[in-house]
Formats: sequence, C-alpha cells, structure tokens
Amino acid sequence: MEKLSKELIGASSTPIILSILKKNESYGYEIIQSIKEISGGKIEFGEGTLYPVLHKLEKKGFIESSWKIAESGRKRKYYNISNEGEKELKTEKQNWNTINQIITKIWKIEPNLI
Amino acid sequence: MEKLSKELIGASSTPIILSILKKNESYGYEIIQSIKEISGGKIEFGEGTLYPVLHKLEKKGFIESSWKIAESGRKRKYYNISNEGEKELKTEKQNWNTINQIITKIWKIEPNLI
DNA sequence: TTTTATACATCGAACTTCAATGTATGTTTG
DNA sequence: CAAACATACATTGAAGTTCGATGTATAAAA
Repeated sequence: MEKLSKELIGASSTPIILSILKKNESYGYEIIQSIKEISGGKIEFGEGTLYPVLHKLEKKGFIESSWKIAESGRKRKYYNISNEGEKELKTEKQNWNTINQIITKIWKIEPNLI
Repeated sequence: MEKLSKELIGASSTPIILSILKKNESYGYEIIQSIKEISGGKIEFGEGTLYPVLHKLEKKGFIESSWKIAESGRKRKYYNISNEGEKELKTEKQNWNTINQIITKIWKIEPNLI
C-alpha cells in the first residue's frame, strides 16, 4: 500500500485532528500514534507535519494547549478543542460531505470500476 | 453557501479534471465552466488556479494538449487524458475512497450530527 | 552504558492556491 | 461603429503548506 498524497493529507489533517480532540484531550506524539492506529497504518504524520498544524490550529483559536506532567514524569503539551474548534469541525464535515458528493457524482457520470 | 477550502480544492482538482477529460476532451475555459456546473456553483476554479494545474498534469504526462481552431474561429488548447492519466485517475480514486473511509470511521467513533 | 522510545520544536526546499494582471479576439449592444 | 462583454490563454508574486532533516531533552530498556 503506497502512501497517500500530500494533497489528501492536507485536506484531512484538520478534521481528523479536531475529531480526535473532540473525543479526548491529547498531545502531539499521541495524536500521531492515534492517526496511525485508526487508519490501519495508512496515514502517518511525521512530527514536522503535525506540530506546525497544531500551532496553526491554536493560533486560529480552534484548540488550546496546556503543559502537564505525565505519570511518567515527562512533560507533555496537551491540546483541547475549543468552542470555535467544534464549530470549525462541523463546517469541515459539511465541506467534506459536499465535495465527496460532487466527486462521487462525477464518477457516476463516467463509471470507472475500481 | 460559503466557498470550499483551499485544501479541499487541492485534494480534488486532479481527480475532477482527469474525470472530466476521461469523458470528453476539453479545454481550460470549458473545464472551469464544467466544474462550476457539475458542482452546482459550489466549486469555482479561477483561471490562475486551473491553468497551472493543467500545465503540471501535462508535464507529468497525465494529459496531452493540442491547439485547435474552434468553429468560432477562436484558438483553443484542447486536452486529452493519456494512458498514464487513466492509471493515475484510478489511483486517485482509490486514495480518495481510502481517506473517505478513514475519516468516516473517525466520525462514527464520535458521532456529530450534522 | 548504550540504545530505544517518548516528546517537543524549527528549518528550508519544494510545491500550491489564487487574486491580479496582461494579451488577444470574437460577439453583442447602445 | 464604438464600446462593452465574453471567451481564451498565460504569468507573477504573496502567502501558505508538507515533510524530511535536524536539534534538544528525558525516561525506560537492553
């Protein structure tokens, strides 16, 4: 199974991260593991990809961070979704469904059996 | 209805364009109209967005171009999908379906009624 | 004690979107 | 017939994005 394209990663990263944080607060390293696990290894975010996205989402006010000390004694930056973030997630879900319907429609016009 | 995000446009532009060209050969200006029409006005490519994508796809060998004179007497650059392009379209469809399943799965874990 | 896993961060190259701008020509309208 | 509009291609530059590479630090395991 080859890697998913950069474009697809870009389109899905925000809704995926916000969805994960809507369920539970989490931190960067764990989010990477979660995505890998949920996707059955098909989506793998590098740290250089995820952290800038988290910083962007925080700057936009969709998530909020706080440093905590884990039981292990290790420092972690936990992220929570904000009210703004929940609104954004709804919008992104709608947009995803919209585009999914459109391209599915296009593929129906000219069927291409996969 | 607000505009779809840049990321979603980026993720869908190649499969949409290749799908249109798989059905019929076409040219830049007409592709813009087609996408607008098929999407019910929800996706609007500007010329500054579409032309670079067409040039990129041609450079990669997924589409081929030829100048023709239309009945109107106007010059048009027609694009056709290549065999490589058809292969690429299949791959992109599979990738789209994969990511769609993954994010749908994530949304099912934490349902959010739209 | 060395390696591995965890955990954060930034840098820079390569690429992308897209509004703005430029050129050119056929068609319609006042 | 002149002006406006629609068609048709193209490039530029700003702003943003992905992501491999690299850097720092610490806990756990070998």
